Amino acid sequence: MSIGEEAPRSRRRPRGDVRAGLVAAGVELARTGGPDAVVLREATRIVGVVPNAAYRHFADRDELLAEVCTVAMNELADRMATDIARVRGRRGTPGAAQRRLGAIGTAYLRFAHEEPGLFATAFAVPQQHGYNDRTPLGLLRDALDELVEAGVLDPQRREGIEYPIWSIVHGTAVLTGQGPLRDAPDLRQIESLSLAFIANSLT
Amino acid sequence: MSIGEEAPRSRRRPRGDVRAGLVAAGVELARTGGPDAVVLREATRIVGVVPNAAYRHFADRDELLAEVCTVAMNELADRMATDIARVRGRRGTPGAAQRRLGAIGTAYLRFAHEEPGLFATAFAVPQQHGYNDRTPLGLLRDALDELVEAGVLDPQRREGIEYPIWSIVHGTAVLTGQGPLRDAPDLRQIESLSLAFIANSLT
DNA sequence: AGTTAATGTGGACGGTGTCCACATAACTTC
DNA sequence: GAAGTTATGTGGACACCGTCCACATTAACT
Repeated sequence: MSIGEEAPRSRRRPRGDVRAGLVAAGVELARTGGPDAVVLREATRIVGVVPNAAYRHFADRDELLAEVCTVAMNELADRMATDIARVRGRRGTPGAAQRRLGAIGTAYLRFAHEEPGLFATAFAVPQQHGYNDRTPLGLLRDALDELVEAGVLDPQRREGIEYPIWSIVHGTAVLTGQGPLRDAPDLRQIESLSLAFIANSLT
Repeated sequence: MSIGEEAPRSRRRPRGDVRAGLVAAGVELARTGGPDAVVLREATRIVGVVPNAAYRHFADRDELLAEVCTVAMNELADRMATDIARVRGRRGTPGAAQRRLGAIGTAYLRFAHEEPGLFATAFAVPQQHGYNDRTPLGLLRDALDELVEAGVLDPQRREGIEYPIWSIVHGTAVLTGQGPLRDAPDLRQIESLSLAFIANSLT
């Protein structure tokens, strides 16, 4: 009672702190081991709280995981937005428009193999997705609209073309990441082939 | 000891029977609930054997899961092969070659939403993949070779083009299956757009 | 027939998600 | 500022899971 005197574990944290901490801990777990590594008890252990405390903030583990997935998806969107913003050139310029589309694909693939755990988690949302507007699809649509604006992409081909294009990039990320192409010797080249295929199809 | 006389649970099954049974049970579990549903104890329960019996046939759960994944992947390849074989027309004929490529994409996507659990499991192999030669990629390569043979695809564009194409189909399957596009209203149309994108790119 | 290897059993351990009853701190209201 | 209410954390428990150990029994081989 007198010596040691470690910080009283039972003291309550500031409001909403535990919830945010659990999500943050979950994100770190997801970063290392993907969605399956988001284990509720481990998250509470990191925050320094008893397992049941989590149930004051989430109905069950899936609800925590959903939150973590949203964070992961936002992280992907943020990194894409950053790389897009780095491309110089006025909006509507053919070259700049094409480079921005390229940046989208590159950023997407880079995130997938720099943060494989978060990437897998972003797409592992168990139920409803609460993704906001700055989403990978939204960014892609912007880029494609600009491509039309710049006269590179025929407006007649514009409608719905985001789906095949997203599919190529996402499929490449998945197949070369955790999929059957995971230990192909020429991963980078496969990625390049996919991006070139897109660029080639839009001219 | 005299009444009831249920079949002696402890009687040993014929050799290799338990192993095959566990894999079969695992496949059924995967069919219903995907890779996470392949739970070792449940599989042994289905076979009618004690949990530890599984460890005489598999080092751990992952080894059982790997086997189940292989079965799932073979199932996908088999269905693709069946649909390809259904396409009439001599090898090398432009029309037939194109229809066979179309059959590949269609069969792939059909399997993905007819058997979502097995599809997810096929690509969830935990470690090494023991897939044989009649694999989706192999079938796709055949079709592309035929397309060159038929004069539809420029031989110069042939090398490595299987990767973008596989990526489109796989990406579409994943995004519209368990991914963010899962509850888009026009799933079929998205799939059509992807397949059309491929066909359009090869002419 | 007797030995050996393969296979199944029983029991246990630590880990996980989740439920219940209880305690306590923080906010509200007078 | 005191009293009551609500939000939040605690302790303990349960069922389920993967996995390990020691033991039993069957099948195969000499």
